[in-house]
Amino acid sequence: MPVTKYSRQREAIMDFLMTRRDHPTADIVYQNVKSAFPHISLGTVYRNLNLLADLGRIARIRVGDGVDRFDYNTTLHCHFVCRKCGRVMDLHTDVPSMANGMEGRSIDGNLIEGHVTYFYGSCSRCLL
Amino acid sequence: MPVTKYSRQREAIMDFLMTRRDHPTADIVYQNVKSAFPHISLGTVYRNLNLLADLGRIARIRVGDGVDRFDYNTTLHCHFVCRKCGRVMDLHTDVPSMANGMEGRSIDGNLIEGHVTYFYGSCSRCLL
DNA sequence: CTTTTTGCAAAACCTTTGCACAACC
DNA sequence: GGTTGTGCAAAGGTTTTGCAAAAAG
Repeated sequence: MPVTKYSRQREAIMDFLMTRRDHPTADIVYQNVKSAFPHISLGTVYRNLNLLADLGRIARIRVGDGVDRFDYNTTLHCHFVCRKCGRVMDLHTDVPSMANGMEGRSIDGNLIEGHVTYFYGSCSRCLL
Repeated sequence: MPVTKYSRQREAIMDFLMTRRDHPTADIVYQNVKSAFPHISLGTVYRNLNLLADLGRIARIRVGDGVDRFDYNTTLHCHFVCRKCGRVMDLHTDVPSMANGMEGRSIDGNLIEGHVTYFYGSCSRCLL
C-alpha cells in the first residue's frame, strides 16, 4: 500500500488508457501521452503503469510475447491473441471455464490462488 | 519446415531436457550443456531451443515473467507458477477445462486455434 | 561442394533504476 | 519542509543477429 500523491502525468496516462479498448503497451502509452507532456519519459510511464497495476486500478496483461500490456478494464475477462499480427483483444463472449472455482484448492501441495487463460488464433482482420 | 542437419550440440540440448522434469530456461540449459561442450555459446542454445520448439519436438512455456522455459514433454498439460519463488511445474491432477473444445470455433470473427492456461499461487516448498 | 550450424561479439529489445530537481500537500 | 514524482541517462536482463570458420551430407 504505497502512499500516493497526485500527478498530472499519472492522470494523463489513466485518461489515455480509459479511451482504449485494446491493450496498449507502455511504449504506445508513452507515444500518446507525449502530445500532452512532450518531456515525459518512458521511465515515468513505466513507473506509473506499474503503480496503477499494483493498486489494482488497471490490469497488467501478459500473453507471453515478452511485452507488458495494460488494460483499463480490470474485470475478469478472457483475451484473444492473434498469432499473425499480435493484436490482443477482449473476448466478449463468456467463455465458461472450469478453471474458475480452483482458487483455494491445493494440488500436489501447491495452493492455487488464481489462474490465467488466453486464447490464440487468427483474428478477424487477418482472416480476410 | 526448415531443413535440418545433425548437430552434436543440438543432441546434447535435447538429451539434457529429457532428463529434467522442471522447465529450464535457456540459460540453465546453457550452464548444463557447457560441461560437455565448454565452448558452446548461449546463441547456439537459443537457436536450437527455438528450432526444436518450432519443429514441435519440445514445448516453449511462457508464464509471463519475461523468460522462456522449455519442456521435453509436449503433451498438453497445465502448469503451476509459484509467485514466491518463481518455480514452474507440471500439474499432474487433470484439471478439467471448458476451454478445451473451443478450438475451431469463431468468436467475434476471430478463429480460435488454441489456448493457454496456467495456475499460480504458493508452491508446497514455499508454504512451509 | 553446398548447405547448415557454430562461436563470438555486438546489437536489439523491453524494463528498471540512480540521482538531482520539481511538484505535491 | 518533508515526501513523492519526474526527467534523463545509464544499466539490467533476456533474446536475436551478422559474420567468418567449422561441421554435416
